[in-house]
Amino acid sequence: MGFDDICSPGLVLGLGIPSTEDNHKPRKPSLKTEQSINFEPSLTLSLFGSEAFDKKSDAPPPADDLHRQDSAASSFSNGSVKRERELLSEEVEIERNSSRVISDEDEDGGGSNSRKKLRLTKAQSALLEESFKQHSTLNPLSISQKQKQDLARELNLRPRQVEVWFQNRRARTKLKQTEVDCEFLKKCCETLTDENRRLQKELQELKALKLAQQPLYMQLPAATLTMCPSCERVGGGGGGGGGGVGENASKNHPLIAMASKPHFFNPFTSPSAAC
DNA sequence: ACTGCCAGCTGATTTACATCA
DNA sequence: CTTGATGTAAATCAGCTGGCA
Repeated sequence: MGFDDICSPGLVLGLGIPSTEDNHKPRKPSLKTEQSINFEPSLTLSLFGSEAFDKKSDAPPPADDLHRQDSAASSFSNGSVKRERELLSEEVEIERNSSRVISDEDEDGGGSNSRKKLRLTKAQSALLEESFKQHSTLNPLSISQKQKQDLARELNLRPRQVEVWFQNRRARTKLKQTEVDCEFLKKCCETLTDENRRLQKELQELKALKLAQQPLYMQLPAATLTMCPSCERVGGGGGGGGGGVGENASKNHPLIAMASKPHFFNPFTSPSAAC
């Protein structure tokens, strides 16, 4: 039993890339289909044959829901007072933004250079969100620029700002998803550890039980009972101590050395309730 | 009620890399 | 094979805001 046997439990661990294909060619923008565009960045851990955590197949909710909660909890979170204030200031903001767009286009970030922070209005955010839900990547195959420009026009923003918004949105969605997945993996790890402990204990008990049922002479360690076919004598004895089973014996006779084998526990080869 | 600090959010920039014509 | 254009991810910066002592 090699390391691989222990460590190839049938777990699939993927980060940000759909699990099956294209793992070696993570990005291929121009070949993206609508389908490939729509996947949410994710880190997955699942057992082969298990559909319990197949994010690719039934993934949509987490990232979007997360974001909705996220944005609801951050940008628009603080109750009616804030909302009222936002509503009041929204129109002002729109005017501010649009005038900024015009002046920005004049001199592309130049002038006084006091990097004023643009704040998207609720309406702008909503429209961007809507668009993001449809395709988290502006489709580069055909209408990237057009899409961008249409959106920008609709939002009264510069195309570059739309582009940046999408970039940031993707990055932060991914980050969020990674955090969620990390939590999940931690829980998985804890569960597996617990189960491992439980099974180890069970094994010990079974061993003890088996030992108790054997006649006395059979209760000697297996290695000490190995019989040499040539001299027809039972080998071993005098091992003394846990690790000594093979040591002394094997010095005298090669056959005896292989008698005892460590019992590795592999939580993944047997059905597990962990995940 | 006001103030200063801090953490989190988010728009923007920079850099590196991949892909394609 | 090389090169320029284009698009994206990742890292980072920096302004803004809300919560809290």
